[in-house]
Amino acid sequence: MCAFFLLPHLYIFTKFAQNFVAMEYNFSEIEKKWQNYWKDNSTYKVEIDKSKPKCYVLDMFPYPSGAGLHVGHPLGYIASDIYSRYKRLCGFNVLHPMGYDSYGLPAEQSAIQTGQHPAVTTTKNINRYREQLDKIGFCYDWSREVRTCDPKYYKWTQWAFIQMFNSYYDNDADKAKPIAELIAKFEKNGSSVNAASSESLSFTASEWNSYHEKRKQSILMNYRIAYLSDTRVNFCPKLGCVLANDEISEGLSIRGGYPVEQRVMRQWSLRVSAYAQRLLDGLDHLDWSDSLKETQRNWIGRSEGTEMKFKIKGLDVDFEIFTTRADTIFGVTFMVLAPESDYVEKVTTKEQRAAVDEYLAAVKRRTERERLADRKVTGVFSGSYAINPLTNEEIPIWISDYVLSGYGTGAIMAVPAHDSRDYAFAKHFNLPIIPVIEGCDVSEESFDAKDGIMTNSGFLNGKNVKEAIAATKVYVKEHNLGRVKVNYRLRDAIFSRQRYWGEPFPVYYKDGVPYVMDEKSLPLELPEIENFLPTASGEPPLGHAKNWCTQEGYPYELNTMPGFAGSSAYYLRYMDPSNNNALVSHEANDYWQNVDLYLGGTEHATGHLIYSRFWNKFLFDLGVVCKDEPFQKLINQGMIQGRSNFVYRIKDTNKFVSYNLKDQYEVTPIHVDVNIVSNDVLDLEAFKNWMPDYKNAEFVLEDGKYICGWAVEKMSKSMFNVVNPDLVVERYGADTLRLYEMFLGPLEASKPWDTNGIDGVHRFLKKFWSMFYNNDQLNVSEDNLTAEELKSLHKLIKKVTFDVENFSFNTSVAAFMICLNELSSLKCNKKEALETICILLAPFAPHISEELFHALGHNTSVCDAQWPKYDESYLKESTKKYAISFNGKVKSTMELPADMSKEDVEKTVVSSETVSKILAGKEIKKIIVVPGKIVNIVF
RNA sequence: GCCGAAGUGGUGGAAUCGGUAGACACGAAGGACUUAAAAUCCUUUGAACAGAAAUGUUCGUGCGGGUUCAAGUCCCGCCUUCGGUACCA
Repeated sequence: MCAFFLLPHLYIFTKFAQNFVAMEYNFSEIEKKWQNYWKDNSTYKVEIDKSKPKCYVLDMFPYPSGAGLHVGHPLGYIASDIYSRYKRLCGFNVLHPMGYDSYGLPAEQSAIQTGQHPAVTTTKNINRYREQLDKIGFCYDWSREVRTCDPKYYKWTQWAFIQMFNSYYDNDADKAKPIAELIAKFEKNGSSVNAASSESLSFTASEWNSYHEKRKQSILMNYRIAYLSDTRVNFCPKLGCVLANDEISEGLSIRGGYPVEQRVMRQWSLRVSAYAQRLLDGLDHLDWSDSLKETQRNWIGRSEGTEMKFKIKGLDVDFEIFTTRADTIFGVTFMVLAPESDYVEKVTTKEQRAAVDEYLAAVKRRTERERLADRKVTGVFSGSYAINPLTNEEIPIWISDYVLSGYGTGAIMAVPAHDSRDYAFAKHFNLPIIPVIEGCDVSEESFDAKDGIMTNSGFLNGKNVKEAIAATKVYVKEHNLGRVKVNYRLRDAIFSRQRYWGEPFPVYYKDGVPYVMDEKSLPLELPEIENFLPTASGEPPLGHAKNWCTQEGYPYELNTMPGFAGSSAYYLRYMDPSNNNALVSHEANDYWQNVDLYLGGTEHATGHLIYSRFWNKFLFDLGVVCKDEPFQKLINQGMIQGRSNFVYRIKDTNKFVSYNLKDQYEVTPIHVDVNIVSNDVLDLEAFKNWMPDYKNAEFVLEDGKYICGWAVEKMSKSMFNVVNPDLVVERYGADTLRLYEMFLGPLEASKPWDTNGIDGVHRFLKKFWSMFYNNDQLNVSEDNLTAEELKSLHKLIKKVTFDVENFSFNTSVAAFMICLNELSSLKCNKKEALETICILLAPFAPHISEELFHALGHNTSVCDAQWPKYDESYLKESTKKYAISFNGKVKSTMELPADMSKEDVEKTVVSSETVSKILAGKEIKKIIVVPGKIVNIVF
């Protein structure tokens, strides 16, 4: 009996406790619940729906590295997720896919080191990425996932290559056309075609028709958009492979420290340069930042200039130079050839041979980047002289690595008086400097400016620079000394890699001549091999593959494609990911068109973003896609930098001194794992367990705490400053992570990750939750909103709408906080307001919004609600607070009617007591009234 | 070197069109509640000087100049940091 009486008490107590716990903001339960709900209901699956306008929001897909995601990765994903959810709430049919750029060097390096197959590593990494991404609650339609290493995907990468191989660029039509059309032209008219080519060839129709197959193929190679040619690479003989500039430091490979040299190799290239002008023009219509457009413009580097022929004294060769400053031709005092120039052989005299060879050997050891970055002046005299075509003067020909073979003609006319690099060279080798612009002083430095009046310049004297350039062009043309030419800095893309983990080329060799495979037999799958190193004979890893040849026994290409191959058209594949008959169907492409918003880092500005545009334009020429630009709007999210923490070890001890006391000792700063530091306070026990060395560490504390120092550095394992998003999600929830990443600062700025502020946004979410629940009960009022509440709410709607449209997510989070602060001080728990905020907050914090939206009685997802509209009439202010300033300094404020005229404001202010007090009888010289804002009185 | 971006309190940042610099948040200090802790709530918080206080004065947006009634914002010249620089992705 006794027990029976006691039970109800106990029951009530536990029931109460349970409810109390359940009704607290239990993010982990809520997030799991709604992630499952979205999955079960395919909430984020999207299909073509012609009744709705489309919106395509794309993230740059990640390379799944072994380190997993750190908190920097999701920054852009969260921003694009917010935008996607916002557009959906506004009634758009939103395509928001995700996939993996899964071919690449790290997986291959890891295979070499650990023996684990890159496919295994990659799959493992992808699964890890997916697990991490899923926890953050993104609205990706995963049914559209693509992986660049999947044969079903790279079939279309190979297909595109075949199209490029089978196309040439018609300069008259300004588009790519089938190579068959070019052949027809050759058969009819010979080489007189206006087509993009590696070198200009000359043959008649009958000559063409008489050529053998092999010769014809070699000529066609000169025109194909995907073509084979000799290119210069950084080769490391010891590693047996080509290295990126990044993999080399001071002439040695970073891996192993072996010597690297410049070597010529026969490689596939893509004729991106044919598209240079279109890539430039296309920028005008894109909604990209000016700085990014500027970067691309500089990269493409269009310059209009003159190509001029110089004769060489005593030799029957003349060579061409390119210059944008034809006007300075009378100031030429020497010529410079790039060390790689074909002319070097021809102009080097016997006497200079040894010196030139020595110089060339030294240059071979330096990468292009080192050559450009280095200010040291080096060079060697070739022994020959060129003849200035205008003055007939003899000028020495030098060889120097500040001239690059890849740009222009690989030879320059040096005008030391008016070019700083030529000037440095002339000073160093004591060559003459002749100024050709009136009144300039070249005793200390060159005069590079393009203005002034010409002097020392024969028929150009008295003209200004602009006129002189034009006059020289005319002269050069008339005297057959050269031609006017547009030059681009943009080079063709080298498309071969001597690696395993990449797309195989759909190419086989017959009698040494490359042929592409039949499209129907695609994909050509990457063969299994066991050794990922180059073969003993120096061939790429695919040389190890067994039976790597066609059925007829013709060997396949041993190179594979580079990283950018798979990432150049992936955005098209998302539109129609499982289509086995086309890269993308016309129907899907017609509907989705191109990407409305593309989000990614600036590091892709000149790589991926040029290649993708090129690739898309090529497909546009083929009629495969309907838009000639892939990414209409582009936003670069900033880098998340690491915030490292330091402990200070007293010299020769195992004793660590707190930050503010460290100056009293001789200390060494040591990186400490940021995950055992909270608000810069070190967890002493965790530190002792962190590494065996610190097990017996002693501490000198301040106020009982160990305070760590800090610094902003790159986020990396070696700095112990990597923060994993999973840990943040576990501790605070995905909604807090999302909100905090946005609150951290402007999307486009790079900023350090600092967990210190995360409590603020977490408190905000708890506060929002507590506005719905009072103890264990949902406590929401049905009352109408007051004018003040309406104003606060509509201010929020207006601000968030504006901010999301402008990708200013940090300020929209602040706006939410302001609104909640206002409503809670008004003790507002009215449904009308809370429901609206739920919808506004849903793109930012989808889980809590979904939970509370349902708590308010809805049984459909908040994702399908309608974005609220603000009503300007609630926002009207009857009065305005004017700042009253004197000579620009604000001294007081005044509350005046909002609709008061400028004149009345002036009158009221001038006649006011405060103003006359401050003026103290001084005379007013001028009054400026800015309506609604400020009055400035000048005295 | 070249190209691009950025520098604002102890910290992250706000100021959207040249118009009250420091919104919002963190941290810190003090207080309330609690046996205590956590959580929550309240107050203060750019610096210097003066004042018992209300408050006032001056300085202040990397540095040096300039334009303007008015500059974090525009112009010129520097410094520092970050990204790219063509095979890392």
